[in-house]
Amino acid sequence: MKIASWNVNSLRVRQSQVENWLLDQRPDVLVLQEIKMTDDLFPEDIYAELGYQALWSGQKTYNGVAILVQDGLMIDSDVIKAIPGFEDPQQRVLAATVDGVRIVDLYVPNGSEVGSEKYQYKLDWFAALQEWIAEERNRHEKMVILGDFNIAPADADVHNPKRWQGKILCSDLERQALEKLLSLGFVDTFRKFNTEGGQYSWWDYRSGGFARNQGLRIDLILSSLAMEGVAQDSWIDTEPRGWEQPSDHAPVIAEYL
DNA sequence: ATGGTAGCTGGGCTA
Repeated sequence: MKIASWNVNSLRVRQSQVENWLLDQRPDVLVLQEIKMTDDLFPEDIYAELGYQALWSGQKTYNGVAILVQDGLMIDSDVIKAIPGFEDPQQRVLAATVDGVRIVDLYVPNGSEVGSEKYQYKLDWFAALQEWIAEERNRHEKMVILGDFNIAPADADVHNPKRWQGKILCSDLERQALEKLLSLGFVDTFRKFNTEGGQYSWWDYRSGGFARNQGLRIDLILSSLAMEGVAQDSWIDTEPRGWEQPSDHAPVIAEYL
């Protein structure tokens, strides 16, 4: 099973890129973030023609997530579109069980700036996520939580750790929240297969970050221990970041037996 | 250095 995640930063703008990437990579599952469209505009028919079933949870202008699943793979009925019990108008969560694997697509809040209201929202959101995932973990041995986490797990995931120290995406409280989530029994799948630094999934549009590989690894694929046991490889496909009019994120991929 | 770019929208917010 090949599972991937891509923050597309507007599905309308990136539509043809997503189609081309799907045809090239043929993942079993592709989860998207920041589709930035209302539900009625989601191009379900285009994906059906490419052989993918789709689930989506959109909103106007911001956020929005989707899951694409190859035809033939069974999607169970337990689809969840929000963190249970957490009041939130922002569409950042989509969960479904695909072929017996619990898939959780996340667009974690950015947080804007340490100490800001949006930072507190990010921490509150992540605390609610923690509670919910703990319950999900009790129901599902096979789980993959993936998406834009907006947290660089360690300094090895940051091009300039000194400049980013304590800043948003790298602060202690954010990293501790991620560690706590991992302690439920998940591993950072990319790091199981890659130990070198300098490998990133996001590069700021500003100041030519991609050309200089000044990025952060903030798009993650967390595998439950049962899935880690069958993980074969994980990598970041930096090619689409170099395409014309790219998303600021690259797709991340994990392969399982 | 508090900019720089991109997307949505139609001025300002978010990232």
